[in-house]
Amino acid sequence: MDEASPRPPPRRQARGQRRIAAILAAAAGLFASRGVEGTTMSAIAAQSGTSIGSLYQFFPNREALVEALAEQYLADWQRMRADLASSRPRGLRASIDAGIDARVKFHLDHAAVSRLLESNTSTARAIHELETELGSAVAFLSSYGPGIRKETLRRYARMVNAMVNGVINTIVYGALSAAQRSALIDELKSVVHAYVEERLRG
Amino acid sequence: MDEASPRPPPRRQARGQRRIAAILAAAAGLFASRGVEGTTMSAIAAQSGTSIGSLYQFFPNREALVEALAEQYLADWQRMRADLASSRPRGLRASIDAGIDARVKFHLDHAAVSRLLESNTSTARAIHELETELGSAVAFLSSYGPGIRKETLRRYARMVNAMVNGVINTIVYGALSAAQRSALIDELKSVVHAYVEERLRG
DNA sequence: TAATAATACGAGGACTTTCTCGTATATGTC
DNA sequence: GACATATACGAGAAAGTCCTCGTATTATTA
Repeated sequence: MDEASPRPPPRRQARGQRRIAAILAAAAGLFASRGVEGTTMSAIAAQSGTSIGSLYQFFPNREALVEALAEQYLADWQRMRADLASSRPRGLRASIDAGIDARVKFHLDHAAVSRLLESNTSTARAIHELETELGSAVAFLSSYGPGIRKETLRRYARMVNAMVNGVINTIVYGALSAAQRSALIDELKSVVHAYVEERLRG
Repeated sequence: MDEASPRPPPRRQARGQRRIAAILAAAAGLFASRGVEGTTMSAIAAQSGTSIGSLYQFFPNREALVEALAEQYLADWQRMRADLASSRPRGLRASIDAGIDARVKFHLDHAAVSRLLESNTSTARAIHELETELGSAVAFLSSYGPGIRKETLRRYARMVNAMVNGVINTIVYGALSAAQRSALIDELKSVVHAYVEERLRG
């Protein structure tokens, strides 16, 4: 019958933890450069210095890898947001700058994120929702412009999001020097400052 | 020996032209939704109502399909640029608006473009270069701000490019209503106006 | 140390995908 | 009509990919 025998997950040894980390790192690199669909399980095994058998010992299929990476990124994202909320800088401009810096860093650290979003697992979708989630941005803007309609604030938030994503994209995938990168980020901050201040004032 | 017998390409009949168009349309749709690597040749054959044999008669492999689509998009892009240059609207703002409208339309018409850019064929790379090509934008800005250093203008152009791409991305892939779309485009135009005018004046 | 569990390995089965090739039909030319 | 060429088709060979499974090794526990 084999009924109700959901074997408990194995108690991982340190060895296993390291293997898992190596596999995930290799997968992230390959996903980032070749895309999820373009990456074979044996390529991941080779890149991580693992045998194909061991790979499947930890991840039953490629989707499980995507899922695990997405969960990891999701956790990092939420940690980033929590840090941001706790160390709340003073003032509109400083808050904007901190938010932009955090998001740039996140995408530089996790170059595979955009590739995961092409995939359709539930956690990958969750990341996508978080990336375009406007609620907290609206709340933030609302605190600076209490009289403005929520729908209008959503439009502003969407606009800021789009601009930030665009710049992040050219930073992560464009071939820019370090100086060009930071110049572009400064430019972005300046634009967002001007945009938000003007809209909140109007 | 078989030396120097590069069989001339067949003289296409109307039938063949239609098949090719149907195949390219099917491939574009599948590439856009599932990515290049995630699309099989038999799926393209089925979607276009062609047999697998006929598909391979026109395109020796998937990369040839990517190449053909990329060339088509490249031609469309250049036609768009030419139209823009000929019907040059008067004034800074009108020029900016026309450029933004053209690029939005281009990406809405060719949703598969971004998927092709993940691929690495030579023509796909050419599209990518065109998309980030800053020369003409710099020339344009230069005509309005003659005294500014080329390197500075390049930074401005890169920034505008990034913002436009970001908004286009949320328009093409975000789930927005028509009203939200046009509102976002208006917002983008307004931001670019302010940005360019401020920088050219400063 | 013995027993149990976790990890490591890779050959190979099952399945998928790519692509070829022989054959048949349609179109155009003389 | 006769001939050449273009197009249509799909079975199946060749290659690739996913994933399983038996076996061997290493770590943990009693």
